[in-house]
Amino acid sequence: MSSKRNQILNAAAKVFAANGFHPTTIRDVAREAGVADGTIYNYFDSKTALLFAILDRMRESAASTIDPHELAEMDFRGLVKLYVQQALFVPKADNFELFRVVMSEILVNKDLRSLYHERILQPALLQAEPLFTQWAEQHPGSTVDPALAVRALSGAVLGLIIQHILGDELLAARWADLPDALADLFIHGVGG
Amino acid sequence: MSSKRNQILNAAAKVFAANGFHPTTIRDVAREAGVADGTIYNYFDSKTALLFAILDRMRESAASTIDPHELAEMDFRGLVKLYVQQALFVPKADNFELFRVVMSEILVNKDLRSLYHERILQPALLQAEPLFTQWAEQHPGSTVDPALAVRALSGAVLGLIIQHILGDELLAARWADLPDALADLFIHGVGG
Amino acid sequence: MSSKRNQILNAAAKVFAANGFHPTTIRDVAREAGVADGTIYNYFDSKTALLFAILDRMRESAASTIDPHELAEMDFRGLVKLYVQQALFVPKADNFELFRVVMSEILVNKDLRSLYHERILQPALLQAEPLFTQWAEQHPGSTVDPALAVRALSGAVLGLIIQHILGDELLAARWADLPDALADLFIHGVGG
Amino acid sequence: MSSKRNQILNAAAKVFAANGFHPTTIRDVAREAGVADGTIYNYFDSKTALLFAILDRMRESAASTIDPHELAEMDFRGLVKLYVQQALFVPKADNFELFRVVMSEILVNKDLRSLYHERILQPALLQAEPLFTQWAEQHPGSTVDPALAVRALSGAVLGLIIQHILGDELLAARWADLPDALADLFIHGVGG
DNA sequence: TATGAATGAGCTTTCATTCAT
DNA sequence: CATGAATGAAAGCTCATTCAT
Repeated sequence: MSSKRNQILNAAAKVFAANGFHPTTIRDVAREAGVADGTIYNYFDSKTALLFAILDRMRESAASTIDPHELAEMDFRGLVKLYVQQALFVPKADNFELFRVVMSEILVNKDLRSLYHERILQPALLQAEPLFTQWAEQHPGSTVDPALAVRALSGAVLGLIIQHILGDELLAARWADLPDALADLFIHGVGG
Repeated sequence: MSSKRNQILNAAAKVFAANGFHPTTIRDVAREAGVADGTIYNYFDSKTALLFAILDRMRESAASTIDPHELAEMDFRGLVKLYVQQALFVPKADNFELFRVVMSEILVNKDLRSLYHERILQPALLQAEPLFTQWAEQHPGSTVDPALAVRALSGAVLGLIIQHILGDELLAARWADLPDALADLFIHGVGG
Repeated sequence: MSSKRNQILNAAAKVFAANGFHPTTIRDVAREAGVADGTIYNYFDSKTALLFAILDRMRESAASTIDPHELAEMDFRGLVKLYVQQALFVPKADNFELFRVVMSEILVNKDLRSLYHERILQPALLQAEPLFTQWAEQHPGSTVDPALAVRALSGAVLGLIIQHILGDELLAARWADLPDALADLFIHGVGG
Repeated sequence: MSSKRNQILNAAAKVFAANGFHPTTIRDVAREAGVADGTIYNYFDSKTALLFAILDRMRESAASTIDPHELAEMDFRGLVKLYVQQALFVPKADNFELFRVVMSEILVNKDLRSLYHERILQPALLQAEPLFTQWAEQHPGSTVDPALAVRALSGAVLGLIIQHILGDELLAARWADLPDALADLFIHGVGG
């Protein structure tokens, strides 16, 4: 059944988030899931496959959270803010613990990296880029290449999450202000 | 002698960058350094201590690259661009391989994380913040909190590096354009 | 199953007795037991735990060798002789090899020492002391404190075993005479 | 110089007694002695050689403590008591710590065992045996073989020390009573 | 399908000993 | 003689994975 697969996946996400990927043993996952060690291998090829599946589930949840209806009626600033909001608050659910662990492995595992890039990051960029191009066309004053602008925005979001993880207390305190601040900054700059 | 310490550290940086931290064995480091396994422990307490030392050397090189004379004569845009340039190109020396491996461990090792935050990130933010505050005072139109603005900028830089590592080909192709693009974007926004 | 645990324990006792505790590797034990190295750790926490288990088995066998029925019908000399006999001949089964190795570790390992004292020596003393006290009350001429007398007797037995281990050839030749000789000596002294 | 040899030997005895033989490293000994690691090997062939030398020094001190003049004027009981006293109190100087560690190694190291037997135990037995034989001839009622009697006595002393080491609190409390008690017990028995 | 005992490769670290200085 | 850096073999233990039941 798929329910047991999910049961195992939930357990894996929980213990990976709590203890990290490498320190966590298959036995830890099995205990948490309430199954035997061997059972895990009936649903997943390897310990790493668990991580792939977790990443895949992240993709699904990331994709599904945005309601197409709302999007259509939003202005550019609203879209930027919404994107920032989604990106900053969805992985915050467990205080970035799972994100932290998964990102650590992504940086070091080539296949995981490809998966993340092709399935999550790239699609997000491709989806957003037309909006920026369109915006650029409507604002001829802007000299910044839309392709770089999108990446700067997604990079800022990613980098802010990492800085939060690293322990920046000001970010922790002001997290809720970021969507607006980032949207303003991105559209108007600091001025000058 | 300190030369042997450096010899070991260089070897460690090389093989860590090539194979990752965990997959690399002490024997790999020793072979690369041309010393016996045990010799490494005459200079470092543990395998992890090697990583700490590598991070510390990163800190030193990061701190030493900026010339105070140049800084004094620069305008705000020049400073922003210089910062971006430094941050984007210094770790690019080995195509981010070492940065990638170290960052992976940082995300997962609390002590390493603290070291990075306290010795590298925090000092950089504290150094830059006054410039942004001063700039904000001179440009009353700006509504963005300087503290968040600095973090957005450093976050963008960090996030762009990671997106590059993840395999974004457009970033790889346009890397040289980023300092100017980011400086413009940061100061003027995409317009609107 | 508990049979595999015993299989490992027997193997450990054998190779420890033959080669000593420290010189014996886990691999030696595993080979002798016909299992993989890791299997040992499914049954015992550590190499030292093997020694604890061996000592515990000694305790069991020491406790079980005495038949309560016989005891009730014996006179004091018979009891003393029986005790001496048990103590001198039970560990002689493998020519004191295992006793030698275990005692060596006992002297140096605090936990093992406590275990031996609390589970083997102390109980034996507590069991014997009443007999000596009773005997002392029936023989008012005796000036020796029963508590010291028991310890002198058990000490003599222990010391004789060690002297045998050390290589005293006369003891080796006359081992069979000891129970009687010691019983006589203990009750009547050398005379005077 | 022989003074440095002694300096090293004292250091070794101290740290061996404190930490045990195997847990103690050559570096520990060197630090305690205030010399370099390598220096130790100018005076001793190996770590084990240190233990041999320590045992040899024990032999010297054991042999030198008895004053021949006193001996000649003593009666049998006095001699027995003196022997017990010497044997029980000389190694108590450091609460048996060194004795404990050395005895542990003796049990496990064949050469050390031979040395102890041939140089310490055997000579003591050979020295004492004539006295017992003579005593036996003067007391025809005694049925105990003098050779076994000496060994029972030395065994009792050895065994009592070990029982003390094992943690017998009654022995610790009554240690001072042992010479008299043991002498009485040995000569008269518990009565009957 | 579920189990969990068995596997055994693999790794970090220690430390007695050597020897060039 | 003294030094102490260098050596490198050696070993306990872990854990992902397998497979007979």
